[in-house]
Amino acid sequence: MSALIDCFDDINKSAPEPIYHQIKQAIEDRIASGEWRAGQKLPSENDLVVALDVSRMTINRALRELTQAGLIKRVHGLGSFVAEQPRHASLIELQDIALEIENSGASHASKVLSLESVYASPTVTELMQLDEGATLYRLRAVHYQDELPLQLESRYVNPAAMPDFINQDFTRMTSTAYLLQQFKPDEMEHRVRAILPDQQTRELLTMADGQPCLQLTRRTWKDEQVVTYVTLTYPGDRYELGARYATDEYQLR
Amino acid sequence: MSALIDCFDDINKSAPEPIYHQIKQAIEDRIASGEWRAGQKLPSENDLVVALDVSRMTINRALRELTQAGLIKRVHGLGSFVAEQPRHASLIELQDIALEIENSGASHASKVLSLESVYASPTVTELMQLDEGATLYRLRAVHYQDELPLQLESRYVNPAAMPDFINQDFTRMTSTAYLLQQFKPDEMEHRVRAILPDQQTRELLTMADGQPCLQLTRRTWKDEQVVTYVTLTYPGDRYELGARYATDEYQLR
DNA sequence: GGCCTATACTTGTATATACAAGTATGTTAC
DNA sequence: GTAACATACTTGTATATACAAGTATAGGCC
Repeated sequence: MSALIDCFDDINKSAPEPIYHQIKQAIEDRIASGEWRAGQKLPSENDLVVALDVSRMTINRALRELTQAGLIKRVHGLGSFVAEQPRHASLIELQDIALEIENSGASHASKVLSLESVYASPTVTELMQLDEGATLYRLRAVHYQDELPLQLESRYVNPAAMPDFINQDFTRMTSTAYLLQQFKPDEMEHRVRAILPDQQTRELLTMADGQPCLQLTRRTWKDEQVVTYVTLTYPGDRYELGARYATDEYQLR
Repeated sequence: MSALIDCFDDINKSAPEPIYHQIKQAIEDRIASGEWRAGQKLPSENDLVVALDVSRMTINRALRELTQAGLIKRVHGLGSFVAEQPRHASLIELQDIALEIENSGASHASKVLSLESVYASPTVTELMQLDEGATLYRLRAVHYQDELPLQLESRYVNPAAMPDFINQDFTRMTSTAYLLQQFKPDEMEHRVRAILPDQQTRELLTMADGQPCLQLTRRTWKDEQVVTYVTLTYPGDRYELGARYATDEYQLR
């Protein structure tokens, strides 16, 4: 057991970051890296108290919050365990399409249709809460799953928030991966629709006539500012959104 | 200020329910009832310590969890406030379609197409994790927004979990309202698709030819048992799913 | 007026301690 | 063998206390 614990040498009690938070992060990292596998028993609170030399209440808070986040399961009287399947916190995660495709065992490729600086249309100006006449970066790309188009991405990015966006090579890294690496959103808004694609979309996604698309739009905020507004369009017969998650009392309203 | 507080006479320190939980519930009730309105300042932790005669850490836990749930906002050094807009915990809430429609200012009506006991098909048997040959309740209904059909509901219910489901009058109360009143789900699974409706669906939803539908399926668990499996079909041009919510670190994975 | 400071109040975090209650295991009594 | 019991370990909750740090206000100084 101690072998599991004494690797916690990254807790700094005088760091500005709260201790409970450092502990959460450390455990999360170990789960993400696979060092602690699903179902595996975690050190008990008392083990951690000894190993980290912090109060049990601090450990308890860290573990409790990890439970709420769905990363671990705790059983009264038994112990804490790495959750079998991490709970999805929302129907739509901010997941990189490349990862999503590759996790399903297929191969991902993407084609950048355009990456340019444009004047914001009135609609986009309002949606992104910008001043009139503002310029924006715009990316259009298609993502392929095993050579078959799966997603059409049409993204606007606020240059004030992401000045280097336009200089990136999005054939090497997806825009989602880039943005996730650059910032952590404060707030998100999602909308999901069923639409009939126009001619161009149909061609880009190589869809048959009359087939519908699932269309997801997302706005993402950081510091009260809309950073990106993206429309993701999927062929209805090739894609569905889904999530399974445990509920706590506040997820029902 | 004290007028706000001394109504907390419903805290029972010897009740089996944890005190922090009772406090959460009490505050939640006051917000839900409108007694405490959005933006209003809550009593401070110390106020509540005096009023409820509990430890500040207990109050703190209740308020902290309410913050995570998005019901209140706390500002370091200032105080706690009822959140302006309650955060949506998931894209798809378990919200009663009747409420959703009426909250938008329209009127809701519903028509029950059928409510019967049926043998589970192999597909449904598997989806609901039942034994072969099991019987199920099945409800089919259409929900109208201002006379215009908005949702086609096709629901299977496990009689083992909800024996009285078949005896309800779903012209008076929606199935969602009934089920929410009967139990609190442990777990949910959602899937969202874009589909082309079949002839019958098109007629029930009075849709034009070629228009797509947004289709949501949901399975709901209680005590390791699938209680209900429902398919909700919406006209693509009349409905979209959406949610805006604040993100905490664990909602991104 | 404008600026600084002291002060009071707020939330955020950390600790030590205590008891309750659930789970598993080993032991004893029958 | 089995049932009852004791024990050790676990998480769950509650408390009292302490200090840090952010916010607003009042008062004094220039």
